[in-house]
Amino acid sequence: MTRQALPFFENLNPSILPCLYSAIASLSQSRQAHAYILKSGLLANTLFSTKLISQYANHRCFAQADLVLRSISAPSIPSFSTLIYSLNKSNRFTQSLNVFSRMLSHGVLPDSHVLPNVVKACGKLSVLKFGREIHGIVCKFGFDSDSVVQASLVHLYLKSDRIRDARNVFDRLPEGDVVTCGALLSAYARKGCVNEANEIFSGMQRLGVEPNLVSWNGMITGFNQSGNHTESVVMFQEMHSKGFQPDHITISSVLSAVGDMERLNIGIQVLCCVIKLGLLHCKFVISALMDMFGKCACAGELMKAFEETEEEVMDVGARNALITALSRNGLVDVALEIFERFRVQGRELNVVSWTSMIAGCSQNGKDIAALNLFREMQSVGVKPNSVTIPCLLPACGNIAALIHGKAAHGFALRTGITTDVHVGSALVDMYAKCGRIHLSRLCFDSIPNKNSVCWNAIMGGYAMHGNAKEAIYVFHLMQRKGQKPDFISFSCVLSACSQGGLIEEGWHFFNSMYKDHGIEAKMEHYSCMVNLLGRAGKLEEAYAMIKQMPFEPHACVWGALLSSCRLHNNIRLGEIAARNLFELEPNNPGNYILLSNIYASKAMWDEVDAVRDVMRSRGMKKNPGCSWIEIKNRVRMLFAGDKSNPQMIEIIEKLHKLNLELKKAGYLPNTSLVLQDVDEQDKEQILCGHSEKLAVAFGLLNTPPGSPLQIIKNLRICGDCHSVIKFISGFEGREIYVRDTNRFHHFKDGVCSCGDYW
DNA sequence: CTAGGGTTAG
Repeated sequence: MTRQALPFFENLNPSILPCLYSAIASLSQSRQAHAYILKSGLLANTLFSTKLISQYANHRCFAQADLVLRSISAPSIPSFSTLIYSLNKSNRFTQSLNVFSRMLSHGVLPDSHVLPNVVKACGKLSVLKFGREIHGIVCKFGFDSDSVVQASLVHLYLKSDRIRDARNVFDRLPEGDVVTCGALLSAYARKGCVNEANEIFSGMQRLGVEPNLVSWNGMITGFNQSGNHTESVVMFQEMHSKGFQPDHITISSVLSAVGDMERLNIGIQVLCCVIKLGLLHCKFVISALMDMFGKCACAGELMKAFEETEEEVMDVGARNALITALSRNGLVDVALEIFERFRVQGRELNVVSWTSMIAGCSQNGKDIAALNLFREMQSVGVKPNSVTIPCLLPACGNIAALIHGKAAHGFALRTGITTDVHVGSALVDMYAKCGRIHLSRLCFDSIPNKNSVCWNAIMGGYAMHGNAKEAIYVFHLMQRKGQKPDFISFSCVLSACSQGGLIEEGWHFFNSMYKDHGIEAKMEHYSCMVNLLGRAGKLEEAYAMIKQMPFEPHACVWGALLSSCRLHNNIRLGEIAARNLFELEPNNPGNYILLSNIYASKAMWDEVDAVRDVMRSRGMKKNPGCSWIEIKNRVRMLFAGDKSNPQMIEIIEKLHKLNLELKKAGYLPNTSLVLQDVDEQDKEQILCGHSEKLAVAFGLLNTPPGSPLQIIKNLRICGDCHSVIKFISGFEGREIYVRDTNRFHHFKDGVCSCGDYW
């Protein structure tokens, strides 16, 4: 210190220094003291400069604090350290790291106080690279045995999802602490590393570190999140038996796990625990309870829980859990009613609430309601997200609402979420169900990191469109790209084979499923095979397959046999299949209709009457044939023999005109497909009334010439309609897409994409 | 002066 640099210093009475120091106690005093300290040269004194910095920083005057730091000619570690600590506390992590860099460039060595702070800043800023550099400094300057510094590195690596690096540091920790152990074990649990999590958990007990509530919760919540539900529940039971009291966080996680395991009895035990602990009025516990009841199919208990809960106690989460739980149990109408009530009451509903309601609708046949909700949510200012879109798209696909599907696609493009696998797969599926398989393929190709769901979606699409070759090609392609097929992939490829009548290939895939991939055939695979064999006319082979199934066949398997028997009019096997179906689903009218149609095809009218009598006596009616067509953004519904449509007269006229053209072209109505005991003239009338024909005529009348028509039907398309629509596609120059229960028919220039095999 | 846990939508 030179005389010139410190003009007042020598005149200062040393006895006032302590007074001056303690005077730096508030912001205004700090400002006065600052001026004085500056003049008197006291800044060079670490004690004074550090106190000033800390005062300024605590009052968030960071520029001032930094000014002080910069005006010291040889700043030391406490000054830097203080500023870095304060910056961290105010979440100014970038500045914090900048000050640290400056400190290093001044040649000031870090100490054990500043290091954890800068490591934390790296974690917050997700700058792992810089964090690793600091790790290097830590090693270089010998902080290997500093538990606090090392622990901060463990947290940095955990936060950066580098669990291996975290573990490496952890294993060299001189002493463990409950927080660091807890962070590591919950990271393992969340990742589903059950053994590692257990290892850390029991390891801490050996080290004399007692697991606390957070440690237990880390295990229970982590296991729940990674889908290790059993482990989560076991951990809870262990906690309980050790007399450790759970809290609301424990309860909400364990209930979620119990629900996924569908173990109601355990759920009731947890409920007892909840009551004993007095947690029944916690909003998290309430929503977890509703979720559990919903997953365990306890609609009664669910409603009871809802009715007994003050609506004020429920938060958005609880409301959302209720909506989902109701929809899950088929009570979508109740869910809609309660949702509406929440809206009227002005209760908070967020994007999860709207998305849950949309999902509930599209999963329970309320497709139009789902489309309306999507519109409404936006009009009340709730922004759909990357979960909303895949919940909505199935509704568009179900009713082939292509325009709405395209609008949702547009929304996804604008918000940049089309690369999300869920969104991508849902788009692939929607376009396939709306008949636009090439658009499916475009969406599929633009998903960057495809998972098995994406691959299955495009294969299923090709199967639905009867393009077996492409489905098989994709099946091989996915494996070349390193994606293992799962059991759904096999369902898709087998159903493609069955659409294409590829018996040999079907057998090949069916056999290789277990042999090459270790996947056991499930019900749906047997059903595909029975369908494949049966439709190709190998009915005995199909029946043999059913007889040697390793488990009891469900209705879908017998149903596949029965429809094949109808196709080939096989009475003996048809009766066997029907007998089994009548036991498995006595109230499904479709089975009775199929059997009676088989009898009718052989003119066995007494048997037909007998079957119809059974139906009548059980109060069953034939499912009415019904078709949907989207015209001018509106989905219209037409029933067979529909009289309510205001344009019906025009529709019938149109069909008559087309009939005349058909007859000119040499077409004969295929009246063998009318399976009622009526005369030929009436049969022709009945064929005319099929809903798909009405929909085609309706579409021709209401759309400009040359534009494509898009129809879906709730039953399988009949042979007569198939030939008529083929003719219309050529005669009227229209592309006509018809989706029936099984697949797509794309009519163009007088031919159908199914090649008349369906 | 560091540091860990939650339910509800695909």
